[in-house]
Amino acid sequence: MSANDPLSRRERQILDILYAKGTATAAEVLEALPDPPSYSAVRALLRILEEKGHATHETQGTRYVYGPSIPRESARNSAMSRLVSTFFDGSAAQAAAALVDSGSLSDEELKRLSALIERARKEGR
Amino acid sequence: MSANDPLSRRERQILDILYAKGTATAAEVLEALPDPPSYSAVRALLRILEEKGHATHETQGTRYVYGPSIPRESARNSAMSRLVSTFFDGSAAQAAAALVDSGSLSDEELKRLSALIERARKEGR
DNA sequence: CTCGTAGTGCTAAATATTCAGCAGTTGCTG
DNA sequence: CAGCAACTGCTGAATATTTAGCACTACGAG
Repeated sequence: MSANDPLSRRERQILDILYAKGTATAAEVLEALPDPPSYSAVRALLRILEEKGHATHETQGTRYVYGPSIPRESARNSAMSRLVSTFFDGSAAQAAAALVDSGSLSDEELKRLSALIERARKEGR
Repeated sequence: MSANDPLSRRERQILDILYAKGTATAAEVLEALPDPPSYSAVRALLRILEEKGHATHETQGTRYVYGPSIPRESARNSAMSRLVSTFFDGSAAQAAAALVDSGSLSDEELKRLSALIERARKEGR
């Protein structure tokens, strides 16, 4: 049940939805799923995901609310590092540069990022 | 054959290897693969990937050298945006911040990134 | 209380994936 | 030219995934 054991296509899709939403019922997952299968198919997958240790559920009233069992932040880190290594030659700096270059950051955000960098440089030395 | 059609587990693994290496023979892919199957299994997968339009091959002497058919940069962008939306609430700024915070950037890299931000801010306004 | 709705667990079957083997081709070496 | 090595194409079968259906329970409304 480590972070990088191989999930099937659907399993990954569903887990990603859980990470994106934080928490979701079977019905919500179904709705968010591309090429949605039947409701019971989704439930079956959720059960499997739970069995494999990637998700948990809490019962809320009569129904189950699912969520990822590995903290979002660590899943995020490992996903990020996978991305960096497959698309940016392992260079986090290149990845950050690509984000900045993407033009999707507002001026305000750029300013904050800049400040963050300053801080990182001070700490780093 | 768009960027986000559903690849199976192995297909994804192999395609990622192609993106990471840029180009590879079946034998190289095999070597880079976790839980490696047989050589011919890898070749079969490569053929399927090609059929689906995700990879191409050039014949080099007697053997095939495979590479991704969608340019690395666009695959990278779409992978990045998927990551941002599933793990950073759609905020590229948060993602960039996480990279900076990860502490894996050298002082030199931080400096360059800072300069890049300056430029982006000027252009942006 | 009785019914209908909204859930769940479980399972068998359809479908997709993954695999290994075999036959054929090419090129090189002796 | 004969044999070997390194490939490829193809195919059928094992395995995994994905799916839908059915039986059951809890709860609220009439």
